[in-house]
Amino acid sequence: MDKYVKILKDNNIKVTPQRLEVLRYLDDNKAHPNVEKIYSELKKKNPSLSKTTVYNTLDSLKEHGLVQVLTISPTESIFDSVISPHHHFLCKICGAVIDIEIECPYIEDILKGGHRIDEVHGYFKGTCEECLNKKEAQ
Amino acid sequence: MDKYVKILKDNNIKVTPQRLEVLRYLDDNKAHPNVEKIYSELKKKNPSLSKTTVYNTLDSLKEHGLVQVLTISPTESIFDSVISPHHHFLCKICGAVIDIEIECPYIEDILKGGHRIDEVHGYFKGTCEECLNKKEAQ
DNA sequence: TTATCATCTTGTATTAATTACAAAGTGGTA
DNA sequence: TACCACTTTGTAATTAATACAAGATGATAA
Repeated sequence: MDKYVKILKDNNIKVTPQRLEVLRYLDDNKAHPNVEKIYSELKKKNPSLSKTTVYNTLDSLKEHGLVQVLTISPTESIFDSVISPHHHFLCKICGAVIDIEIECPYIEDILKGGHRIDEVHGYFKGTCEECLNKKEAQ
Repeated sequence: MDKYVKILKDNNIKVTPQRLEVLRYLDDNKAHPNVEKIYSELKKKNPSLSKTTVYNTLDSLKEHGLVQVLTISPTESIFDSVISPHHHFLCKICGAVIDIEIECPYIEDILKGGHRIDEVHGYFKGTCEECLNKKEAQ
């Protein structure tokens, strides 16, 4: 059985071509796409694709814990199919979102508190190495 | 000299009644308001206040490091006049944003990396204690 | 104190991400 | 193969945020 068909079936999500394509896209593209990017790329192969379908599919995947939704950008949601705990850096110049491979060491302490924690997000914002170099070159 | 007048002058921000009121509101209200909340509260005393002015003022304060802008909510920016490093919890049921008094221990390591870090955000999302209790009571 | 000018405030219009919704289409099951 | 619930599509509506122009105001210098 196809890898992505299995993922959907294992999560009781009805299998449709659109969902398979979104899942495949996220798995193949770890560069933290936004909805517009996912939509415009998939529309190339399937011109009748609706943006609403992309939103609906991403909602389903999120509800089942198959994608993370990052709120690191103040203007749009960013999607990450890597579920393992890691943090992110946002370059405020070029907009790139870059993985930072660290994990919050306080999770155990916080889980002991009164709130129920479902998501942990570590965001760093600034200027990425590449943009710093470009600025120096000027 | 008034406390808020001094803050603005020290930061080379021209003193206006609107800016003083926004500054005072943020200092008096540590409950992490959004723009709508700040605007609607201040409009009570100053009915001619424009939302654009609130946006402009918050931008100035942010540029001068006098407020933090939190992107913990997927739909809107949240403002925090407490600049000291601390993290935040978002209740996905009631929308409350609650301070978590811990500080990222990795900052030194990350600052040694190639990117320039200007902001550090630690966000936890889930269900707050109060909403958990309400759910149990049902 | 007053004139001046740059800056600020206001209100409206616009942009852009997201959500709502209804009609047509499709996947899974009996 | 027929059925039904769910999905997809396209359009309309919502909402946060931004752009912009005209009028108002704060700081400075004469």
